[in-house]
Amino acid sequence: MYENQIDVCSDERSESPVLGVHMNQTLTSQSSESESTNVSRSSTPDFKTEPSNEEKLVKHSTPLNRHITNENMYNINQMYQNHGQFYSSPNMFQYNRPVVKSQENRPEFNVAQNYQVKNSQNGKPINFCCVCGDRASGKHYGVLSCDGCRGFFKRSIRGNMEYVCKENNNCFIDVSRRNQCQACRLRKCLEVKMNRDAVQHQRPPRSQQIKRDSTSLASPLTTGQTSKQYIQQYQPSFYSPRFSPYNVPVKNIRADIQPGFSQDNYPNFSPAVAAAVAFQSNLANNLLAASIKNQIALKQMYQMENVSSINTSIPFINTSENSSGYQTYDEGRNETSSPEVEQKDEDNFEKSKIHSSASLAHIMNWIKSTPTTENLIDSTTKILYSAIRWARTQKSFVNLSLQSQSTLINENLNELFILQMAETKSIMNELNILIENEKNDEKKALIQGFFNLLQKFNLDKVDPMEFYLLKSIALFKSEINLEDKQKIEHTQEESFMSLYNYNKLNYPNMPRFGKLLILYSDIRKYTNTKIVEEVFLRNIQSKINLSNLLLAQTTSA
Amino acid sequence: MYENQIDVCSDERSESPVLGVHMNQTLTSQSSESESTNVSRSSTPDFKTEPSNEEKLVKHSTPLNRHITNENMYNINQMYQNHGQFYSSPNMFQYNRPVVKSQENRPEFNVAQNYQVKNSQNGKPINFCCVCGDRASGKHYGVLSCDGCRGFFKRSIRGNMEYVCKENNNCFIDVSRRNQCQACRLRKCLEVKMNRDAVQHQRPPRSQQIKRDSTSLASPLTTGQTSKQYIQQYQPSFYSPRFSPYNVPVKNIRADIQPGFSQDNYPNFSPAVAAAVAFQSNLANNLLAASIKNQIALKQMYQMENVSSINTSIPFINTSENSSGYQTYDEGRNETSSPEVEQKDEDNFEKSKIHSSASLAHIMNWIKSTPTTENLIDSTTKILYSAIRWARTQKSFVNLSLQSQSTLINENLNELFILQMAETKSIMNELNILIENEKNDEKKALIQGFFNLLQKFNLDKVDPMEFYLLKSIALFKSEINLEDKQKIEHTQEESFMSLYNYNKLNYPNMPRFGKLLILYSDIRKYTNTKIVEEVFLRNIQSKINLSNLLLAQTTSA
DNA sequence: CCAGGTCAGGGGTCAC
DNA sequence: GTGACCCCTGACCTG
Ligand SMILES: [Zn+2]
Ligand SMILES: [Zn+2]
Ligand SMILES: [Zn+2]
Ligand SMILES: [Zn+2]
Repeated sequence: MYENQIDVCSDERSESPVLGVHMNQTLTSQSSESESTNVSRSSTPDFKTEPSNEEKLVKHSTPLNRHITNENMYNINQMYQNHGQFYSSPNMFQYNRPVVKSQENRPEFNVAQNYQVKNSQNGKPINFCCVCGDRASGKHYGVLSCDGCRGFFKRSIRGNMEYVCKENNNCFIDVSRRNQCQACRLRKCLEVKMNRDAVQHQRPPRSQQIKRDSTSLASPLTTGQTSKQYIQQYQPSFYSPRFSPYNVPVKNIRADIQPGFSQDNYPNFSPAVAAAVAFQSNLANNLLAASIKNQIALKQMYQMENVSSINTSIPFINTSENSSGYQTYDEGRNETSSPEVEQKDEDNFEKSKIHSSASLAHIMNWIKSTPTTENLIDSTTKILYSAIRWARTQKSFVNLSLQSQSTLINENLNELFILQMAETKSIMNELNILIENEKNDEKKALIQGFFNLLQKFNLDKVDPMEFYLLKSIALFKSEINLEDKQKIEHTQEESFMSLYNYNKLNYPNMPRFGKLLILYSDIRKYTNTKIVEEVFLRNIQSKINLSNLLLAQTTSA
Repeated sequence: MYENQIDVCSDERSESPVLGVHMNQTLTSQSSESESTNVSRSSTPDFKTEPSNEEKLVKHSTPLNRHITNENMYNINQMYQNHGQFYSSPNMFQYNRPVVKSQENRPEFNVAQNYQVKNSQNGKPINFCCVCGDRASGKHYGVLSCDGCRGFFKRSIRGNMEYVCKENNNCFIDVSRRNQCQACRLRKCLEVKMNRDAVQHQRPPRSQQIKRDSTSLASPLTTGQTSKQYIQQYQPSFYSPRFSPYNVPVKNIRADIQPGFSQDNYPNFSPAVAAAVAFQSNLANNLLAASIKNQIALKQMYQMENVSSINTSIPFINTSENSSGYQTYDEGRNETSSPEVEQKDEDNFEKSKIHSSASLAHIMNWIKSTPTTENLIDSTTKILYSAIRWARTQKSFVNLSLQSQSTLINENLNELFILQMAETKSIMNELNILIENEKNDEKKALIQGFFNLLQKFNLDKVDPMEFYLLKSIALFKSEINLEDKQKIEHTQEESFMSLYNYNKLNYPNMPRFGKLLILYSDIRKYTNTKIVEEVFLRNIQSKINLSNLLLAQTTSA
């Protein structure tokens, strides 16, 4: 029975001839569910009065369906979905369109979504969940679905859950098995095109408001009490951990902040940020919040990184390098406070306008061909490892297809490398030595320009989180239309947003965000992978190969 | 400076005598755009009244940032085209600034009282909700407000609701956060002087259930279906309106608003931004507000530009070029809709990885040395003029010392030029012809790469405001420690912020901000003034000289 | 135009 | 974690 339902649902997209067939009669029996019964809301959904199971089993059908168009609709839908994101956000700038108001049943609407059976008695249609076949309580997130699937979808999206199927990702989802495999249930939800964008941010607990008794003037007291109560219970309720990926960090952020991360440890995550996070999390319904949330996720990734760095067998720059994501912030601090950072003030080093064209490859090659710089070679290799390993620790990265991963690395390793280098303060000394020993003016200028660029990162005291986000920005982009393009773009955008908000929160009133982005684009000037490397230098390939090797290595590991 | 933004607004206008004229002009030029056609109701859920099937498919929306599921940008663009109209509506934006009422001690609040955007077609003003900044559906309870706030206020008053803020009673209320804190939303409602006395008693349920089901047998009146909540609220007969509900307040509040600003317009300033400005002005106490404020400044600059464009004797690209800040959006649209834009889909033009190193100078020189491109030469010259003239119209720019101005131009003209070029869609054809005629593979690849870059701007439909802000970002930076360094950095940062917020407001949930910045940094790759030009090409100097000449010219003018 | 009402579909809750 | 159930919102109608 259920199979039919489901099939029908999915078949809509493909075309199943049987479609119209299963209409049924039992539905009619269903009549009882009149509005009279449901006290709360008139019409809707609640179907409080459930028919017996038997009744449910019988099922639905869908007469209509011109699923013919569904194929196309798929795409259209997709597009519109996106659209909906920005244009139709429920709250954002809505523009009413004075349109024809043929309210109601536009059959088309139901078409793709699913099955209705008309209740003969009251004429009320009975719908079934496109995901599990249970009785639908209405359309949710764009799809006719039951409350269970609705709730499940909401929790999954809200929590950014990532489930793993223990089988082959083909578990059958029906009303009795829907709880057997979350991964497949979620997959099914998405398959029937539940719109994740329709899931809104969490709102504050509802209990807060009270109805003031009109007769009692003395409400203030009451109010005050209530208020207090809420203040106290609010925190916990909001921060109550849901489950794995997302909410955990929310909790952590606060918890952590004291123990592992208190001021000393995580300088860049100032109390202000913590407060902001807390505050924002409360609201959790706006851009800022979204970004903050992302920061939380980032923080979590941080932690993961630390873990993996422990387990990894790949060589990487050690603690002394203060690599964001690998080191504790303490180290970052120490590093920052180290005297060498002060170095010559290159603030307006425009004097050396002679940057000249340089690329990572060029520099690396040159470095490697220079006898006096064994340390540097060693360092750069380590940095390269670190950069790649960093990428490998990015959940958003490893979740991409291997091809995408490879592409991103190929296209962006240069930038990652330079960022990693900029973060590795000890490299500056070596570079400096290099410059001093260089006789060729042009080369010297080239390296000097590069040095100056890196130095800027030091002078601006780019912090680990910023490095982290910049690396993320650098990594998640591709000129190629990868299959994961959406994910990639989204991740990059989130990184941008996080960087923005992080800056505004941590360095308020400073022109820092723009500065960082200009710095980043300066880096890109040095990483004309296609331009400089391919046109002027060819030997970059060896590095790329190395990268791929590493990538494969870490992947298999 | 910016602090006064709002206040200044009216003043600013008075500074430029020509302003009024311009406004009128633009207004008239506004032709076709009818809000009714482009606006799809965002709303939540159902989009009951949708015109086309496709649109119907759009559902829900959400303030959240979720990632886009779309397959590729091309589609996104397509979609965007459909709806983009109203978001980056050509509607000129204009906000009324009520004269500060003596009774009001808080001018900030008055400021936001009301913003209007005139619909050019029917002259119908578009207003924004004083509470949340959403589009207002009219005056409700004495205040311009949206349906959401209207309903909320009504329910709150009717139900005698007393909410408790979980924060510090200072939650920011905007369209995306209005549901986060009822207490603050209600407070805001009252702050903007919604009149609780205008809320009437609950009336008996609308009887005839005309809708629902034609076959409905039934008891019309019985409709006990009113939701529970209302049942209890129903009795409160105690709640007697002071005097007749509306009357008084309605009149009062609005009286003062009108005068200041008639509706003229502000091309490129979409309703969304207008809305943002409207509500932000109210609080003006957070990041977003700061940024929005900046946008107001931008608007002013816009106006100045227009003025100067009228007065200037410098040649500049004319209307057909759709240069942000100069043209109305209509033209941009036409431009957009022109077939040429469709061109070959270079979406994943990574195939031609052979970008090779290229610089503006290189291209310009090459172009100029190519006989078959007289048009192009002409165009590029015009573009150059436009770019410089644009800079000259920037208040923040002209306020700098001459030396600073010169430096900024020298350092950043290349970027400005390319941005201007990207914005000048007609140039694409010429470039394309150029490419086709090119025999030298390397050169061809070079130009192709440049072309592709510009094309990306088209494909992403970078809008005038974005171009404007990108140009500002490009212009306000220097490697040199100029005396105006602070100002410059600040201006750039504001541009970044504006771009960020503009994007988040107008293209919510799209990975657009990051994309734009990557595009921008791509441009920078082509403008290695120091690197490419100085190392590979020297003849850029002539252009720089020209620039300075122009600069001086305009300065003196 | 602006009161009123409606109800689909968001949200949250809390036994289970 | 799940999901039946209820509350709240706001686009759309009616008067
Ligand atoms: Zn279900
Ligand atoms: Zn499974
Ligand atoms: Zn509102
Ligand atoms: Zn509040």
